Amino acid sequence: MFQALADSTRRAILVRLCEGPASVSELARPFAMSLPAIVQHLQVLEASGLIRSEKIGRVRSCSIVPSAVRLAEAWLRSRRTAQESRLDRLESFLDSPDPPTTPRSTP
Amino acid sequence: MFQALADSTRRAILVRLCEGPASVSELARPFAMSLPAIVQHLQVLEASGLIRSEKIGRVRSCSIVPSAVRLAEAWLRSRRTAQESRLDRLESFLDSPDPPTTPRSTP
DNA sequence: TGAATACTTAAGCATGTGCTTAACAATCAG
DNA sequence: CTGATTGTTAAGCACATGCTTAAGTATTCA
Repeated sequence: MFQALADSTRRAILVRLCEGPASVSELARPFAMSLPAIVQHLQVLEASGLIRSEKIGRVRSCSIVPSAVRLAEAWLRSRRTAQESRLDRLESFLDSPDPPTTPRSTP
Repeated sequence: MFQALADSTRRAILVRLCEGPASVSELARPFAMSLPAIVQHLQVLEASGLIRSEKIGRVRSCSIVPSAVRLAEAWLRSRRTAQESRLDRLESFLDSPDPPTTPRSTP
C-alpha cells in the first residue's frame, strides 16, 4: 500500500479521484505518458486496495476507497502517537519535582 | 517520503524507533541482513526526513522525527477528507426533499 | 600500542519498476 | 457493416532498488 503511494503519478491520480470517479482516459489526460502506463499505475493502485474500478460498456470507471486511505493513515498515526506518548512520559518524568520512588533529594 | 515508507524493513525500523533512539547495530540486530544493508535503509529514512541521526564517538544514534510522520499522515487525511466531504455533499443533495433551486416538481 | 568494536565505503549483481511501442479486443455511433 | 473510441495485452528496455562481499576508517579499551 505504501508501495503504491510511493509514486508521484499514482498520488496525483489519487488526488484527482478525490473529486469523484473518472474513466481511464480521463485520468490519463493530465499526464505526458502513454495510456498503458496509466493502466499499469491503476493496476498497482487497485491491487493495493486504494482504488476500485468497474467496467461498464467500454469505459472503466475508477474511484477511491476511503477505508484503505484511512488504514494507511491509521498506521502512521499509531507510529506517531507511540513516539509522542513516549516523549510525554519522559517529559513528565523530568518535570516531576520530587518523585516518591527516588530516594535522592533535589540539590 | 512515501518512497521511504514503501519498504517493510524500513517500516520495521520505524516501529522500533518509536520505542526510543537506537544505534545502527541495535537496529540491525533483528534482521537477517548485513550491516551495510541496514545503513542504506537508514540513509533512505534520513534523506526522507523520517529519522535523524547523530554520531557520538563511534556509535551513531538514530531517532524518529514525529513532525515528518505527521506530514505523511496529514497528506493522507486531506485526501480522505476531500473524498468524504464530497460524499457528504452528494448525500445531503440526495436527501434534500425539495431543493428550491430546482424548478421541476417531485413526481 | 594493539586488538576489538562500530560503523563506512565501494563495487557488483539480481530483481523490480516505470515506461515505451505495437498489436489486439470490445463496444458504440452512423 | 464500418469505423472511431476505449481500453487491454505483450514484449522489451533503461534505470532504480535492495542486497551482497571485501576492504577500509575511526574510536574505545586493556
